[in-house]
Amino acid sequence: MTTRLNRERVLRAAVALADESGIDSLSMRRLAQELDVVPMALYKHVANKEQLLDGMLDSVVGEIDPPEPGPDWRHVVRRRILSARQVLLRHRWAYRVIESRTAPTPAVLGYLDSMIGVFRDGGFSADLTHHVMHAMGSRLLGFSQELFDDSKAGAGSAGPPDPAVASALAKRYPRIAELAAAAAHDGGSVVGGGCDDQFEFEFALDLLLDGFERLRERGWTSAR
Amino acid sequence: MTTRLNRERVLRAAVALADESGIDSLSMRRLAQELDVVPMALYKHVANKEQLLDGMLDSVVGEIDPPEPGPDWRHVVRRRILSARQVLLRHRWAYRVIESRTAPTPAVLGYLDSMIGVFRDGGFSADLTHHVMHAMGSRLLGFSQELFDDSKAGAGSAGPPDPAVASALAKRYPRIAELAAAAAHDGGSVVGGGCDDQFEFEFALDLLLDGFERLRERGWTSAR
DNA sequence: ACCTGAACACCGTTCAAGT
DNA sequence: ACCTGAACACCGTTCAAGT
Repeated sequence: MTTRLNRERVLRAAVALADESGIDSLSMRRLAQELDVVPMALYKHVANKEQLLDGMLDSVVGEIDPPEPGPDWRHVVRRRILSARQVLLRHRWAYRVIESRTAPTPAVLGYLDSMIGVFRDGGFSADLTHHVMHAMGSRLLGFSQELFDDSKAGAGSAGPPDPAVASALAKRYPRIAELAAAAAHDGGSVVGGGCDDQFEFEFALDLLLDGFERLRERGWTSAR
Repeated sequence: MTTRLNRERVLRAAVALADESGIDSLSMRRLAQELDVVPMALYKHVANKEQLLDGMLDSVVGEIDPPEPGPDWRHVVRRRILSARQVLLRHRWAYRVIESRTAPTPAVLGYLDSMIGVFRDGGFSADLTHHVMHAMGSRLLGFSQELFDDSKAGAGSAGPPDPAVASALAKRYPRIAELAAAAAHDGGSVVGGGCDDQFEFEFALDLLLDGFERLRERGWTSAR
């Protein structure tokens, strides 16, 4: 005789299932099976699949460290965003769910609210903070979508998968090939697989934060 | 008696269907119905749904203006990205498809290759260009994902939907309320609905381009 | 060479019924 | 109050068959 079902247990199982098997494997039916219950039993604890995903998302956002207050807004923001990034890396399905949501969940709103607070307390006008938040977009939650996903590209411990294919690609896309070669020289190993995601994320993040600080210093206004 | 089916006709119908009814309405069965054909007829012209989406994406990317060469890399990049943005606004489903793709399609590769060329010809090292491309991410194709979608939020011609709800939200998320109020003052109209997407996009784009130029001038290297 | 029909293994969700 | 069973209206895709 198993414990009674409740919302908590449903959400926990859903997160675990998504962590293990990916978000595509998360169906109401599969989740019910995981909980040794008939599909319709779930609907007493969660209105529908959308609400299930909202709940999962709130639980993930709840894992992000609260902001550690400090005199340097830049440091506080940077630290918290990198913490969010760690959380999102633990739950690789989460960013897809965030993107698919039509309205922000309470936890996301709370996160954004406190992030706005850091900028405002750091001397940013409401106007500038508004545009800054937009400019950050999903980066606020620690992710940014790339156009190619390195994780799948030419990874593996061996060299380039097929020299013939590689050289054909290089002929057709010479500029990409040049970049891939440059990336392989320092640090990286394989074409396309030689990117350090953490480095790229921080590069863009710091570029933006630097830009924000410059605008703040000069008292920038949108003046619309 | 209708014209014979072919890949071209299938892709065109798929794009039209997604434009009209949204990407969620695009099923193989529904598309077949639109073409007055049995579902399985599609599979002679397209291997599966994944390949259908790839084809649709390539057709959309093909609508983006080629780069208009010029002496100023910044202007060339900016112009082309804003053109891409217009295309993506015409096909609002496209960004979701891009995000869902596991490997870049030929058209996207070609687009990226030529974009890299603009930076390289503008005096950027391969190293810097590499990081710059990562920092741009999906913004290269004219979109960026926001955490809240203004299009759905509190839009409409009337004022805030419900004052009681609005003030409860303001109490719970005071910083967000402050920003919304500030946004409503200049230009915007309603809480959450007062954001000018085009302005926000260009704000972030220019901030990044400025940052890139500064790094280029000082001969920045990742020095890994 | 191209299109069809029937079938398989899935979905989310409703509704009426059980305990 | 909570769980169940059967059903509905969908999916993408296979396989063998038609023309």
